[in-house]
Amino acid sequence: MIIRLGYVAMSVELQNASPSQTMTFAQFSKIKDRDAAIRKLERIAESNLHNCLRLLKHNEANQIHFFRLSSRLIPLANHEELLDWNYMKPLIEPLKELADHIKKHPARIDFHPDHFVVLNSPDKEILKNSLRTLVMHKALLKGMEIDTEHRCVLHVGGGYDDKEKALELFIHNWAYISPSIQRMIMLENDDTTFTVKETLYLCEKLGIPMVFDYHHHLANHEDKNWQEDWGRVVETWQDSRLPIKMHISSPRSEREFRAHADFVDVEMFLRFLAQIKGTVPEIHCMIEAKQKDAALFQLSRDLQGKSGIKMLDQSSFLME
DNA sequence: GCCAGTCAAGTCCCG
DNA sequence: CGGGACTTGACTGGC
Repeated sequence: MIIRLGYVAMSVELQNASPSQTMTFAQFSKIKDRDAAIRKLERIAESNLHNCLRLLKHNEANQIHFFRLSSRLIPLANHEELLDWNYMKPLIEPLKELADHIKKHPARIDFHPDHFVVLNSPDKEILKNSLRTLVMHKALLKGMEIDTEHRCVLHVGGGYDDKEKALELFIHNWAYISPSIQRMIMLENDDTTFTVKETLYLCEKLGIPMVFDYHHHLANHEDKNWQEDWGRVVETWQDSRLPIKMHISSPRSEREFRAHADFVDVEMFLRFLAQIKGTVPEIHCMIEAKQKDAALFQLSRDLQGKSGIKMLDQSSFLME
């Protein structure tokens, strides 16, 4: 079984390379010349994409081939007051640069739109805004010439005091979503509302790959035993061209259990791997730790020399 | 230079 | 029903 590690959005090693620089609407509104304000937004977005390229080069140099892009690349994209702004136009060139780099140095690259994207909302406006955000993600992927299939991880959404009804609402809304957007999506169990079993229910019914988050499962489950559902999780990836992926992180402390720790506990990770050994040929593990790429390097070092683990490169291992 | 507060977006919890 | 917490990183304003 091949294990590949990835990390999220930004580097703690690379200086001044934020892909999430921003401008708030309040700041935007303070600038009297609206065109000048929009040009400023565009410069920020271009700088964010430029930093993405630097991050991909950094990843390449360090043999990391799995990465989640920031979902805050374009400040105020999809804001109500800026719907007339064609934010993609000045980004064609920088996106092409990214496309060229990715073509030369293939890597699994995806997104995790943040929790304002809620597909099971009973409010039509919220659903509409969510879909607009997903359309933006699709345009970014297209610009980078990345196959859009299974590139956006989402949570199920709100519980609305009745989780069963909330799940049915997801199915109801799903029918209004275009097939190309549907195919971009993966669903993840969350740490407060929807458990592995509930997320699986949707994934199986709608043909969506499920991203298993082990930390979330420990924080939120009706049945702690995840092993009996693991086969079902694997099955949701049957029709995907991509290997199964999961999220891995450690609790910051017993008291702040849901918060993410700086690094990943290697012993916990190994215990997990031992239990899924042989169930899939390859698994991609997204490390969600405060120390970002430094946490990946740390885990990579910690894995070296463990029995049954063979290092293939900085971020890839073979488990025998 | 440091620290607290603010920010597009949504949901949940409390009073 | 209204307001604050939650959450994340970036950035601003006050000292």
